[in-house]
Amino acid sequence: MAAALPDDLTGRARIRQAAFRLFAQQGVEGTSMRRIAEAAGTSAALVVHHFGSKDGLVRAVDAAAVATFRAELAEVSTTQPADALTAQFGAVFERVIGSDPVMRAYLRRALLQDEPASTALLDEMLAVTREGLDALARAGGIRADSDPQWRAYQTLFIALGSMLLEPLLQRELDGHAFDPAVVRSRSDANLDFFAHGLLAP
Amino acid sequence: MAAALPDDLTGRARIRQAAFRLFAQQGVEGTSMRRIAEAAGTSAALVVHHFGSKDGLVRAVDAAAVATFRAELAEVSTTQPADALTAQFGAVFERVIGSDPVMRAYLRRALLQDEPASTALLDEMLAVTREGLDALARAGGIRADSDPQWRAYQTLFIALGSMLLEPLLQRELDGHAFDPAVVRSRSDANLDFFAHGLLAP
DNA sequence: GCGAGGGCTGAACGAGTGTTCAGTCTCGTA
DNA sequence: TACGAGACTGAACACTCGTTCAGCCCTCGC
Repeated sequence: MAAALPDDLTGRARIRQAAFRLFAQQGVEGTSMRRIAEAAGTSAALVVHHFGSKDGLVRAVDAAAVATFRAELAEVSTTQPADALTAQFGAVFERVIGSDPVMRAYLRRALLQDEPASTALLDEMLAVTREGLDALARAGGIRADSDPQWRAYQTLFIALGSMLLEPLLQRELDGHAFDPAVVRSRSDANLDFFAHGLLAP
Repeated sequence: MAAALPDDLTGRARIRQAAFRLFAQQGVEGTSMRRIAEAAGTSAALVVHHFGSKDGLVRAVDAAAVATFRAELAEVSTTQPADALTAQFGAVFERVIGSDPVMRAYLRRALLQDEPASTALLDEMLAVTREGLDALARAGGIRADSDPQWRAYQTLFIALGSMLLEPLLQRELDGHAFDPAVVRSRSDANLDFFAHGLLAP
């Protein structure tokens, strides 16, 4: 999302980028058009000129963010062994969201609100999780007496938890909640939890 | 939180109650003083008269909500067998948050946005979870090779997941995500996941 | 009876909001 | 060279925001 330097971008792209960052930091309602324009080095009137209204800007930023997230997820998924459980769930997801704090903050806010763009994304995540688990179940990799309805949610909660409650984690871990080593340690623990649960046999 | 009828309450209480509901539904920034006053059947000036400012009202509502939630949680916890895993974690929590949609919406916003009032509450939840798990571990109830650092987060993610992602659940379950039977089914599945994980041995 | 005090009000204030508008500048094309 | 399209601007508009203020009403203690 932040590949090109701000100077290289068109006004339209600079505005969308600035809005993405500000929306993630202080929410849509807490960000004014003038503040966005200032951050993008332009005027508020240009924002309207390009996006029609603040609502249009929100939709554009949503769409761009979702597209970026989807692309990142697809890229990491395909560069991993496709049949590994790791590649399908928690670890990959941790790696995707671990790489960009702004994207994490944006997703956290988007998922909380019931916006159309984030709604579709979340539905998609659930569907992918469900399909992966069902395929694994057909291959005999999943306990036969596990609940087919809830296991997808459980997997999703574990995978998304560190993002949804990032403020808590950062507080407890002195801001290192998404350092690579920490992410790896958490992914390992999640896979272990996923495989065996927590209770002694 | 909604025990007394609105007519029975003082203006101050009516305002706090209306603000609690509106903050839960549309967030603090999305709720104006005039809208709160209208819902409470008074004037915006009275809100300032009683709470000093909008920020003062937010603090008062936060404090009242956290106190209510703590009281509910304590009550349910003590009326359950204290040594049962059920009483300590997911099932009790599901029952507490399952009873009040407004409280769920309020907590969801508060927890995800890292507001001061919720910060203490979340830290407390994590501490209680950690203590419970550690006690269980000392009694030999937990797999020795589980990760002591992450198991508390995993438990918390599972317990809070259905509240944090309630919009997703409600969409998938046609608004019945917190019907008693559904809550029971989910709690059972969570306990099973907690005990054995998902993967086949 | 009376004054004090608290609950309560409508009107107004200044600041900030999203949006509109007339107009300038800078291009690529005819 | 002239022209038209699009990027871009500052000023202004109508509106909402949180807050202030002077003053009303009612109840209580003296």
